[in-house]
Amino acid sequence: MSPSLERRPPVMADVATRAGVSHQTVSRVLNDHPNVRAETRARVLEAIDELGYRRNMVARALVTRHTRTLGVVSFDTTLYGPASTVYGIEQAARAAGYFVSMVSLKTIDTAGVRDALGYLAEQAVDGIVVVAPQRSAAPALADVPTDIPVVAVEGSHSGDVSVVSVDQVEGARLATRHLLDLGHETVWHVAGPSDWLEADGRIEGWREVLADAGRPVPELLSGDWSPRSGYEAGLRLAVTPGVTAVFVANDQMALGALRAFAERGVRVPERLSIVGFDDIPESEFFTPPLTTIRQDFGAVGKHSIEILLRQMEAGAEWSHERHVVPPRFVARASTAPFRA
Amino acid sequence: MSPSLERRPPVMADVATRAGVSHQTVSRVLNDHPNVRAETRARVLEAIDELGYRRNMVARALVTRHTRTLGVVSFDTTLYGPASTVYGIEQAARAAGYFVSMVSLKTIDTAGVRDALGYLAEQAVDGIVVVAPQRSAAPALADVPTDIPVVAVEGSHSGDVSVVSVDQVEGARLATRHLLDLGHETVWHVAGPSDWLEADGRIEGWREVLADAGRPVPELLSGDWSPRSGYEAGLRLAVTPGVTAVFVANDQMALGALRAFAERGVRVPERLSIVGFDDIPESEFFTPPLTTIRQDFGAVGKHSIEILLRQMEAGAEWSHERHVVPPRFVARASTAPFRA
DNA sequence: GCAGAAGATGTGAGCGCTAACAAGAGAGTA
DNA sequence: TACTCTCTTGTTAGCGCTCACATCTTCTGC
Repeated sequence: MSPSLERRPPVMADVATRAGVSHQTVSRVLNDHPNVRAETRARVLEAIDELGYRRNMVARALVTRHTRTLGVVSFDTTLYGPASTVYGIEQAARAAGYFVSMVSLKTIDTAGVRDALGYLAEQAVDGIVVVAPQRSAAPALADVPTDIPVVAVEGSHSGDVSVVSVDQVEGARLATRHLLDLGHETVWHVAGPSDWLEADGRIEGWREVLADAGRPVPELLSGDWSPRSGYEAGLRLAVTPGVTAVFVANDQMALGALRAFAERGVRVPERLSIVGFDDIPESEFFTPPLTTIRQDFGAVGKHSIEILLRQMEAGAEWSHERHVVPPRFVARASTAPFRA
Repeated sequence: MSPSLERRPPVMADVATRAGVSHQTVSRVLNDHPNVRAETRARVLEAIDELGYRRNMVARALVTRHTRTLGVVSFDTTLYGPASTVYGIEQAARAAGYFVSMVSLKTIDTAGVRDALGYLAEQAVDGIVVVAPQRSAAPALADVPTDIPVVAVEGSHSGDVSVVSVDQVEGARLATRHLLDLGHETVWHVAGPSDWLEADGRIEGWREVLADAGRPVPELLSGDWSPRSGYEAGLRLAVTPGVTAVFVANDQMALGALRAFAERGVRVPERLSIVGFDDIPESEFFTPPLTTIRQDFGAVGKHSIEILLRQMEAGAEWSHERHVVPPRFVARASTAPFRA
């Protein structure tokens, strides 16, 4: 096993030797340092090419103290919302020259988020985005290592961490108002799981609009975001007297509800109007196409990276920022004027 | 700016001093080396705790030459299939003690995949999983740096790289046979985009079963996986005479087709039977609930990591493996016996 | 009681890179 | 011509950790 036979990947010194310069000059070429003669630069680049040299980012990170890697903690990236958000984050991060290290949690609880953050801190990421829409995630954000900038997506507005989110309350207002405007006496609501901040916001907007209009607030139903739970809620609503308008907290549950109504012979939108939330790609093709509230997940991801990069740049003097992405009402065929 | 005021995070030497041992002993404790006296270990752990010390993985990686990070290259992680696969990969990788660095491509082409691989190679990942279901990704896999183990998911079986995939051909056979068994004379097919290997496999299985049964092979339609493209195909099929059974290459397009049929008054399954592919969570709640072929994306992710880890362990002497995950037929309400 | 092995700890070198400084070469000015 | 200034390149010292080896201690068996 003589060293010459081992054929280890070439290092900077090898390139330097080949190009007849010092390793420092190679480093300068690689880092686009201005003070390198054009001819020297060319010679170095040629040597790099010939040797198939690739810079060892680990060694670089050791001295610069920057890994150019961002951490992302997320919950169930199988769901459309988190998946789209993470996708937006990844695109924005890469555009800015950063790698993305992912941690997907099965369930979000304080311990899980804390572990994930510890994980990423150990890996020496330069910044972290936490997509933690559940209330129980918040405590973990409080005791994050102070030397790493953090941005929360759809997270709690309390605490001293930057937050990017869609205006859930406003989205719910849009949905509820739309139904009232169509002449419905009141609007029923199928909410998301109680631990979710988004579910809370949507309940709040719904209640607010009903209260402002002086309408009765019907009993709250809730599900777990899954089509099945929406189906079950739909079965109950189908046999509840006086239900003519329903605002369902996400499109998947709305799909389940539509199925329940179809099975029970409740015609949508003739006898009952329904509004969803999210605008997943499928919604437009439901039976009937679903009126819903669109969340721009891509924008959320993009803004979270923007804020994170700003914080990283600011160093110790960064201040917390908040960015709210407006939701958008999307009219389709699942809602219609109330007819007695 | 005296050094004492800078308050840099503690390093191993700080812990060593505090515990009254050498840095090497601290290292031993951290790496669970057996030959450390229990009392010494306790003292070191205490010092670590008091100082809030966290090991610098970058420095460790520099000398061990292992980052304990795996790279994942994927295409549009907004789609259910890739998202689930990546999720499975991430879970399996973390369970094995590895970080996951993600690169999501907007479009998969040779250059894009090559760039992504170069990216990850530079970041010194220990292994790479490429979720590259398009034919054009294959060339990039050929010239991957030989020192990094690679596993392809749903990728081309050519070349010298390990592959994990769902048996698309068999899935298509199941779908087509099911429809023939119901008494339909033949089965129409709405395929995926032509560059996709999965689309090919499904066409192949469909053709094979029709040929074996001596049935006519209808003109092939195709879409781009989106509900809209399925809708358009559905509109065409609705006015094509003699169409009683359709196998659609994924559930989203099937949803679009269902919508088209509903609009055109083509009753499913009474007048026309339809089978999808994937079994996305929504399919069960379509109108009607969709008969489809389930792909176990989680298993695909898990197996790809297993194979990758095996290759990493084997070092230079690894051999290419192939793992095929069987698809599963899921009967629901969108198919019925043919009635003239 | 003593050789030898085994256990516990310390020492020095170096992973591949960048930062800081040093030094040589050429250009412009007095 | 000498002197400064800028441009270009080289030299040295770590970043924080692990590995290989050296050293010191403790135990075992006869």
